[in-house]
Amino acid sequence: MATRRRRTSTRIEVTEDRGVFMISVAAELAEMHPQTLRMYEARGLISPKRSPKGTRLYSQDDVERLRRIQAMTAELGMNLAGVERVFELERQLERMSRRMEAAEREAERLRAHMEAELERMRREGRAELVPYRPGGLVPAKDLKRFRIPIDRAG
Amino acid sequence: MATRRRRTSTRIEVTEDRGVFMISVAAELAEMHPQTLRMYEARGLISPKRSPKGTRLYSQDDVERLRRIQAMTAELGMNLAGVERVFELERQLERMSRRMEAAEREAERLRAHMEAELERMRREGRAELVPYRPGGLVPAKDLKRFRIPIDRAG
DNA sequence: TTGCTCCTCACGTCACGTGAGGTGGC
DNA sequence: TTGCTCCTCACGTCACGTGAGGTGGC
Repeated sequence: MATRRRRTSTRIEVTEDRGVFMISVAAELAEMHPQTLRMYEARGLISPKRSPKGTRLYSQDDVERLRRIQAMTAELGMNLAGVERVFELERQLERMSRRMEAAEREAERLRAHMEAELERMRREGRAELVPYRPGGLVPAKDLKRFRIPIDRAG
Repeated sequence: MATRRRRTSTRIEVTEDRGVFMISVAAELAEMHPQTLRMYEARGLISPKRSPKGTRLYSQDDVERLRRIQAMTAELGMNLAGVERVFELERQLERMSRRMEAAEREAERLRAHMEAELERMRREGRAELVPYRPGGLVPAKDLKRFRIPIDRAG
């Protein structure tokens, strides 16, 4: 879970994974029957926090998740087994997407270094491959430790 | 659908998307009731070819798809709405995965060119950035048209 | 005729949602 | 006491699978 923060007026700071809603409130926010929320928990689809007395406490993220389940079951007509599987696949997509973004950032950095180095060599009229930091060239042998994807962007 | 080919002994060449099985055979291969196959078609989950007389003809790919549906419904307990959604997400994953592979291949190509060019400059003792093809350097201004992701590969 | 195909209709089963019913602590 | 919480049990509904029943062409 993320730890994004949100300020409500100037008084209270609430992280979105903090349990704040009791079941009746969470159910209303998600437009579900409270009993349905208990059922989803029994199925392992949602895991609200508990107060010391045992009362379920749902977070913003929990409510968001409930709404996503609601969309899949009510609008698409999916059953809970399908919802579970979709959550798994979405995690995969998320992970892959993040890898791709990280790769693109890293590549842009390297590309800039290479460009800078070529520019330097052009200027100096002499090709030296001494380490040059920061922002220097990576020695060719180390380069082999990278796989460098390129994406023609527009 | 792919157009992979398979040779059976030396006589017949069958593409995997060619309709070859009538419904009773396809149903047996997929371990399903024939009526279930008709139902899936009505739901748009599968689209077998038809003979001129109207008889359904299922391909290898169709049977494979039926087996995947069977796994999702029988083993995971998913309903058909969930199966549809999972197919969509898997298409997305597939596409993203292909993009990633293509990007990595393209990057490796560029990396090799850059390395070769650096080597050339080092050897000639002089930095020239004249176009040098094939396998030559991309002029810096054109380079900006690329986004070059890097992935630290083990 | 037999065994397949096509189709539609109907029924049994099961998952899911929800209500009831009884408990306990602010 | 009221209104919430907790829990379990049970019922209604609906999707799905499958069987029946009737047709038609190798």
